[in-house]
Amino acid sequence: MGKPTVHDIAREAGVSLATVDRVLNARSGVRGQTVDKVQGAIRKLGFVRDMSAANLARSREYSFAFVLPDSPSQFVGTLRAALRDVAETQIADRTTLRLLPTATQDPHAVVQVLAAIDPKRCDGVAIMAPETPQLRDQVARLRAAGLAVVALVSDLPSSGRDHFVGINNTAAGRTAGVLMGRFLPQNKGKVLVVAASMLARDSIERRGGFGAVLATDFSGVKVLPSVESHDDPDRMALILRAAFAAHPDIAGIYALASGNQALLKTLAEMGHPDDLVVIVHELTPITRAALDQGRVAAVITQDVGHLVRSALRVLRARSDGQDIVSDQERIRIEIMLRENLP
Amino acid sequence: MGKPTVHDIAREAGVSLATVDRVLNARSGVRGQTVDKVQGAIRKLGFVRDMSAANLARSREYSFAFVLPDSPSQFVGTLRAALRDVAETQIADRTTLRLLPTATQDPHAVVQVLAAIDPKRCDGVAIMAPETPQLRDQVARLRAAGLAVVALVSDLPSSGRDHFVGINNTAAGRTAGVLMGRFLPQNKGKVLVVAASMLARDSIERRGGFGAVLATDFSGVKVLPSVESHDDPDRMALILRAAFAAHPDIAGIYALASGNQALLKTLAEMGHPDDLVVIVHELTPITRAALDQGRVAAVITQDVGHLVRSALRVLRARSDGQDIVSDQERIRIEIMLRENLP
DNA sequence: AGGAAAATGATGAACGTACCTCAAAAATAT
DNA sequence: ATATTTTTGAGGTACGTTCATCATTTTCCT
Repeated sequence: MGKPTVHDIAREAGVSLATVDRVLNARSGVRGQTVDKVQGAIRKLGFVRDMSAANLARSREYSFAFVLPDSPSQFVGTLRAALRDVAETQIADRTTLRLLPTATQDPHAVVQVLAAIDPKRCDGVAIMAPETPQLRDQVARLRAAGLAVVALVSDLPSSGRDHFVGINNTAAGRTAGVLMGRFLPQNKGKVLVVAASMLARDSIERRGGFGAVLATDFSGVKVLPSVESHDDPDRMALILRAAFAAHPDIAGIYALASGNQALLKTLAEMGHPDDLVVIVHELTPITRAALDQGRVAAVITQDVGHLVRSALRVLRARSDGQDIVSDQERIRIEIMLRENLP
Repeated sequence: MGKPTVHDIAREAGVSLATVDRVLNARSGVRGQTVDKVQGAIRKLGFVRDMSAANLARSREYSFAFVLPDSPSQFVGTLRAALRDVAETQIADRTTLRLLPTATQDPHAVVQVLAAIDPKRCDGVAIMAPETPQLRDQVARLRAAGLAVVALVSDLPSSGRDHFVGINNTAAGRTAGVLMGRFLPQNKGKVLVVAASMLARDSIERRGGFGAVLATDFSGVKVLPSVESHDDPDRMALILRAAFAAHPDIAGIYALASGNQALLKTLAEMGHPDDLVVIVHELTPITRAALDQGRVAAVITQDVGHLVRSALRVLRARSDGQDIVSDQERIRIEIMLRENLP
């Protein structure tokens, strides 16, 4: 008594195989009455379509593009690595993934890359980029052409993307805030917030959550005005030294996003006080090493593998016109300490 | 330009389809020289055999059993739920999952359940149970019969299981230790460790990691002797009250494993001091609510969905004689605070 | 060289589903 | 009632692989 097949459904419903097929694949030309009969049989026999057989028969090929900044940031690097990794294991699953890099500094670059995508040869796009009006227009074009579009890491809410794959950055900032508050000796002291740029949506949200938690739950903590490195290592060194000169009693540092390498290098040069509580984002070889050496107290991170796989599931589901189990696509905010490093 | 198929391999190697098939499925009657030719072609073309097509042709059916304690623990409950969930989505993948509950208190129960497994009708077993000599023998019997066997949540290292699916419990204990040390006001105070039973392997390992970290990094913290509830809510109430009577200045509680419900209930009845740092294991509806209400500072947890899916991947791979990507099967030790609840 | 044994080829039927075409039947409109 | 449209049926081919059978070739042994 194996699992029921389409043949069993046809027999049970008293219709032909072709009709079952029409119902299963929502093709037109079937009376509602007949649809009901078939669906009744499906329910009665507990039929579940064999997706691997279905995909095999379809010889459906998915082609997705991942548009990622061409940044030297280690986080983007690990994301790219995860993408390559998934790409390799998924070729068995008739899915091809393309990586389209875009120049980080040039806001037009993303738009051009998207404009060059041929909707005929691509089923969906995952985009990690800052939100601009031009980007929004391109997303609209792609969606109009029937492509699935998801925002990756940083949301593009105004663009009409199908889905956002990434963490809740406000909550991530709150998490960093609680850890900072609790980790600071006596739960008080001055905290420096460093960012690459306070224009990026994710940075703003993290900063908001961080400040909110400290303000309500840790009144002894004083958050200094945020400083921006603009992804420039030299500038990072300058602003850090300036900040410590102005406030020699800085007890904690929260790094909102990229620039961890420059931050840690400068701190090391400055002699990195043992009791300085440093909290950063994204687990990469650099932050991992720093965690291991006790120079970073905690890393708030998101699993790049999950990001890529979730984006892929969403893109596939959207391409097939199926809906997604949004619970399953929620990306966790992970807290890494030295002790729970994977 | 699609992915290479067996036909392409045959052409490239200059052999027939039958020979490729013989090589692919390690059947006999092929000269070593020919095997090399075929494998060369496979490598050259980057052939990855389409497992769904293969399984379809084989009409391979996987049947796995999950042996879980029949415990009222919420963790096991969520694990069961995850299992049911996965079972539903995997029936499409010609995999059937059976849940075999075993009486928690009776060590013979597990053995009997395993003894009742017919190796002809089952391809693999995942076992969550305490390690005993009888269990070890049963595992040996099953493995000898060709079944894949994985240990779930708590390892069975001496049993010759194929794989352990779960977290490193020593590291989990260390993680709890660091959090406890850093969360305690002034990083000092007395800490009570409660366990269901100090006989379970996972509890022992967690307790070890916890104590080790506190001893080396937080000398101001004094860990009181562990108390055991034996999964009895009344006993939990008694020992907690006794502990607080003996040490009114307890500043932290670390619950090693199950019994969170009784622990939290008793604490509530006792007036739950606001600054008591409670750290528990496993995210369940109860611990989640406690986290949300600020009555638990942190929950160390493992994703039950990952547990089940990883166990399944391992069982499948082992059944197919393939090897696993152990990096991918590492279960993360997750730290949940109120702020990063999913 | 001759014969046995081993290796390989050729072929075709599965597996469960998709998707196409053409014809037949049923429903609807005129 | 006839003509038209809509539904349905019947059947075939394909997807990539497994597996069995039988015929043929190659290799090895004496």
